[in-house]
Amino acid sequence: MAEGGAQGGETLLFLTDEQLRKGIEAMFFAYRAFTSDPDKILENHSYGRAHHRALHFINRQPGLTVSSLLTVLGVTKQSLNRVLRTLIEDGLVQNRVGKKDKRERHLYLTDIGEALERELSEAQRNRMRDAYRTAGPQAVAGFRQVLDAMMDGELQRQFKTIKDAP
Amino acid sequence: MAEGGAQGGETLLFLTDEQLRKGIEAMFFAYRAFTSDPDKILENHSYGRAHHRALHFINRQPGLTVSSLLTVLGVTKQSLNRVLRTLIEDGLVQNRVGKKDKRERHLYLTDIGEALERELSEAQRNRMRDAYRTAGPQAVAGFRQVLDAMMDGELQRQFKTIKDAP
DNA sequence: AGCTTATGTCAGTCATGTTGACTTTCCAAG
DNA sequence: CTTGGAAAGTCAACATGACTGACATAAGCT
Repeated sequence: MAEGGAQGGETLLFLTDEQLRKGIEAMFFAYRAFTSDPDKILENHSYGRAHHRALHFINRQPGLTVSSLLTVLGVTKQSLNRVLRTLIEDGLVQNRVGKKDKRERHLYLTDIGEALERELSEAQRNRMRDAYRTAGPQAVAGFRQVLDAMMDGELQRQFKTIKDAP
Repeated sequence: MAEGGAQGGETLLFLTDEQLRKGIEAMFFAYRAFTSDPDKILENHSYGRAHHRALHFINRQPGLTVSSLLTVLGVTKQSLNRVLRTLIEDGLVQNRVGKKDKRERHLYLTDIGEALERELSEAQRNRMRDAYRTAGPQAVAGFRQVLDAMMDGELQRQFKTIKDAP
């Protein structure tokens, strides 16, 4: 530690308002960049970001129910339904009646659904990979730690469910 | 280094598709949490996220011109204008004619504009501070490195302008 | 049989983005 | 000094993706 001053064992300069504001701006700009590549692709298919999100989570958890997807996405069923309906009509998503509980609908990607999901996520992973490679493994670990800490308890629980999904 | 295998000096396990997908999801959930606190406050004032963004950047760079703000926000002038008009009408933002170039309008926050900006950014900074504190300075450095690397060249330049602003 | 849950739908509203066209004001170069 | 272009503002129309509220159907549960 090269700092003097009244702090404890570690310097707390990373907690100044100025540093926090810079972090806030970095989140804004990075998130915009992060969504820009899929957005370009989606335009060609006349879909929106909402479709991407649905495809993403159905791909992550094939067979998840509509209500689970609602919870994960944090939107109303009316909002999701519009998106889901077009995806099903266009044959990207399949809707199977639950075996145990026949009220439930389990969602799966079809082959063309998977193809689009792959195209979208590939663009996004490419950017993420470049960023990870540039920053290095140590930085990536920190990145993940901060993001995890940024979600409140509710979100962390949801996220964990997905992380641990089969 | 404890790893064997065919990688170079460092293990590349942090670049697997699975790790990248987890990073993508973390960005999604963290960003949603990140915007949730200001969003709640904005509801009470019948403003939206777009108003928050305008207030934020005007606060960061008092006197910036409309076209600079347009560039930073990356939206059309028609879209910004609707937001800016209400903010000016409501007396949160002031619009001064440029001294050198009278075509330009320089934007400033009024006292009540500053008050709202402070309220919004305080909520956001609180979350960011908690996350930073939880994760620690090392992690924060990594977080910033990854975010910076995630923006493309265009964005990094814009961001730098703001970082270096007086 | 009756209550609840899961899903789906219709209708209306709102916030925020877009494009295109046009005006006013003003700077700057010919 | 005129003219072309830049900065700002506005009107109109439209798309997306949120929201609320109301309602319908099917199926599970008590």
